[in-house]
Amino acid sequence: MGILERKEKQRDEIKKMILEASMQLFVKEGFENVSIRKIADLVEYSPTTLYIYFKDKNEILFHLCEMGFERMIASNLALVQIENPIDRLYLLGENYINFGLENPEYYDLMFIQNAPMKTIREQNVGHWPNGDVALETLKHIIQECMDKKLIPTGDVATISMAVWAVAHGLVSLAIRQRLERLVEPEKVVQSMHESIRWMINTLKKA
Amino acid sequence: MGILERKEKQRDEIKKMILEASMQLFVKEGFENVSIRKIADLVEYSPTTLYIYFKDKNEILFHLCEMGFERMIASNLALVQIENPIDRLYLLGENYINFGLENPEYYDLMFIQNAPMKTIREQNVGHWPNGDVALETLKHIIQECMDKKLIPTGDVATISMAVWAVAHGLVSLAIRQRLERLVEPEKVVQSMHESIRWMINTLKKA
DNA sequence: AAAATTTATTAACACTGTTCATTATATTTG
DNA sequence: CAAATATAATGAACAGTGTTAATAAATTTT
Repeated sequence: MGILERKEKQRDEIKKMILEASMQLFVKEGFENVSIRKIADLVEYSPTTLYIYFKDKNEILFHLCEMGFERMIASNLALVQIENPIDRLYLLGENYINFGLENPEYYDLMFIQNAPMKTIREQNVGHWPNGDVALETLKHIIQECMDKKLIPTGDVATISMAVWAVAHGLVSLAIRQRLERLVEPEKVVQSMHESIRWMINTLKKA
Repeated sequence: MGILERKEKQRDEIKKMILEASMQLFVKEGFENVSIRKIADLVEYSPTTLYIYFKDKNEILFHLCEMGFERMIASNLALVQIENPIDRLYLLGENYINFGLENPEYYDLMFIQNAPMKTIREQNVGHWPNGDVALETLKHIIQECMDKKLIPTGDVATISMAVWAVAHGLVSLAIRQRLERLVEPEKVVQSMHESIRWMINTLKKA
């Protein structure tokens, strides 16, 4: 059935084209300014054609979200070298913050917008391939920190939650311009890094 | 100039009517399903009339945001009684989480949506009355905790940022259904509380 | 070659925020 | 009081949104 495979490949390539055009618009014009019609214009298809390849806009956003996770996971790959888990945790936090500040549109989809989660619930029957991978990385490091008595012991999920919350809290408040209320705008990024450093140090001491 | 005052009062009452109708819709139908036309229907005015009382939709959202802060500030009022600042910090965190989970639509406006911030930048020349009050409360408690050597010392703004980040991280990940990836949905709320308890305990020990 | 299937498009629906020109209603002035 | 003015309210319209149904074009299967 080589012919079916080829068709499948063609379909996937058009899908990829659509997704890449979407991301291009996304980065250039921001989340709120991406419409099906604009994407269609860019790939030179009619708007309705996109509905042959994706169920709805949410599904497109879900795939962009997954692409974002791929990027994030790739940027975390260098961390396996660091043997001390608490140093690895610290660098994971730094990576997280840098990723969020450098790719606010991706970050928005991955952790703030509702749309991708809708698709997960509707179609993928609760499966979130890349997102879950990223979370496993965090849990694994936390577990290692606890095993080596480097941070206060407790339930892995609970502590992972707390640590994730710090990083996500910082990034999401930053990209939504809320941190400018606490420190001058030009000092926000610096203060964010100081915040997680302080946090990690507090963890170490406790 | 009693007549002008009366007119001003009437204007304010209509504004209030519009805002209350908006909030009603907001809570019932969720953020994405509130439109100028639906608000207008509810107050029995034409959609264009709302533009006589508010510059645009963002301004309406900004005022709802402020109303949200009023509520939150009110719920924090009971805290002044607690004399131990770290207990006060803990209860502030608990209050924050409960507020977010009980009023997700308010929370969205106050800490997640861009719209209210746009109005602040455009009209109020950077003034965010109630939002800033809430942040001052946090900074004050943190300062007191440091003064009494109950938590590791550092820059107030930086530590406030970290603490705020934990609480906001938990709430925003929760209302965006991201925490269900870490623990079973029915255990999310419980785990959130455990997370901040663990956090506060870690702060105490450090 | 004919039938069936896939791919793509046009037109349309029911919405959205917002503006403009027009009308109705008070209020102020001559 | 009547005329002029300011305020309040509206209907129609613009330019946009996601999405669907009906239709045409291309391709594959019989």
